[in-house]
Amino acid sequence: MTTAQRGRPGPRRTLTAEAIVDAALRLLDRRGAEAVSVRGIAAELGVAPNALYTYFPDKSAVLRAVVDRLVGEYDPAALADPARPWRDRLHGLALSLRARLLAHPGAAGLLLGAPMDGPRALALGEALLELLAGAGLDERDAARASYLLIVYVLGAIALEAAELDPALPVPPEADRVAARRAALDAVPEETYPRTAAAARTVSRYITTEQFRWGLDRVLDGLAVKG
Amino acid sequence: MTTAQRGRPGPRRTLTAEAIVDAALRLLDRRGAEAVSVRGIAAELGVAPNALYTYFPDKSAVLRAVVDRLVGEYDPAALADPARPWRDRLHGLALSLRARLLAHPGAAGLLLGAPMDGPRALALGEALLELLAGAGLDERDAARASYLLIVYVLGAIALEAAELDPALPVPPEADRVAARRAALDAVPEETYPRTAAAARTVSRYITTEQFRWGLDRVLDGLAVKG
DNA sequence: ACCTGAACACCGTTCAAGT
DNA sequence: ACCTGAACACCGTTCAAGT
Repeated sequence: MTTAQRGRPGPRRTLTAEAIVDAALRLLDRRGAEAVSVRGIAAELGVAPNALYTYFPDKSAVLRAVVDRLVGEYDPAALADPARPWRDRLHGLALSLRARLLAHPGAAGLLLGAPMDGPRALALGEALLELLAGAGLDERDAARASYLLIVYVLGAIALEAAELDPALPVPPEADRVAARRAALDAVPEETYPRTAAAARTVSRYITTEQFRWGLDRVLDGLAVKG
Repeated sequence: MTTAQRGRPGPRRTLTAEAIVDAALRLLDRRGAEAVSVRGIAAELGVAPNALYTYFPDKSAVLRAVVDRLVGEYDPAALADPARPWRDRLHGLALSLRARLLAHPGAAGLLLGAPMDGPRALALGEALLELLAGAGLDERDAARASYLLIVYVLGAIALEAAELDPALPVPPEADRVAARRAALDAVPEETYPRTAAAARTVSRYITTEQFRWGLDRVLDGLAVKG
């Protein structure tokens, strides 16, 4: 599109879709998901609320654009290096996606709320399919495997993000583990003995290590190809 | 709405937490997530909006109770039968959970939005841990495996629900497949060749079969135990 | 084409009051 | 204890108008 607004007097051109997404993400990080209102974004940009409707049809389109922006923030180097084994590259992709999304817990909560059909989400899916094809999977298996991997990675991120306060900076991993263990400790032992026991045994629950472990189980399952 | 205008003047006792969750779920099914307002639920119950605050501290607590109600709707028989192999029982659990949650797409969208700490979610986690222990996993592996399974099952359900119109009855699977394929067909082939190709090869994308396939890959990975 | 002010039809939540 | 009416401080979106 990008209508070249040559020297004409007319409109002001103070906004761009990009700037709106930026402002929404800033608000999301600073004050959490429910602070992200059309009016709040507009105030952040110093414009009237309805100015946004020139660039997006409605609020949910803004939120989808925010998600797409973040989904595009994986490390491309993780995919490109042909010297690395395919499992390593998938690890790199998944871990960089998780790291970048968990840095914005408010946005991570939006991940599975709407279909991801933005350009960056499509590019990610395409890259994933290419990687799996390179790993030797045929078209059908690659499609299935990519869907499974997306489910795992996004599900894990969303589940982790749900436990974070979206208005606070993400606490260090040790604190998150401690919080999780405290929550498990609070579970009544008579009613849920095994759940309560998990507080004692699982020392690294909901962490990078659990994420990697799960990813490896999924990749093992894919290699087996049953 | 059965207003119990019974004799005594005192408190009316026209509501229960249960009735509020019922009303919220009805609204969710009929008109989608964004129609579920405190005022809407109250109107559904024939009561003033602020009456709900006697039973729930805020709106999000009502929504969490709705999610917990649905999470409790798995088939207990799927778990109980000791004659069935453990993989079969896990399949039964996952499939019944998926079927029941996808019947309420509006609610499924709330699944990963908040931590699931309701009593039914705890009971489900406990049942899952028990099942995995029965399958021979030690405490640590059972905890990790249960987390992985929860991520997969809830992630898959949420991702599927995101593509459904929450205000409409869930369409038959064939229609959902057709819609998915049409979406893939619309992807520009020059930019995303492999994604576009998926429209031709994946005939059962996003269906019960894909769900089962993914579940089997995950279970394969767990059996391998890396 | 792009932005504004004003308005419409809503929200969630609080509070004092009635029973 | 339970529910109400009224009010507060918000929403998303639309519309006519100005440039």
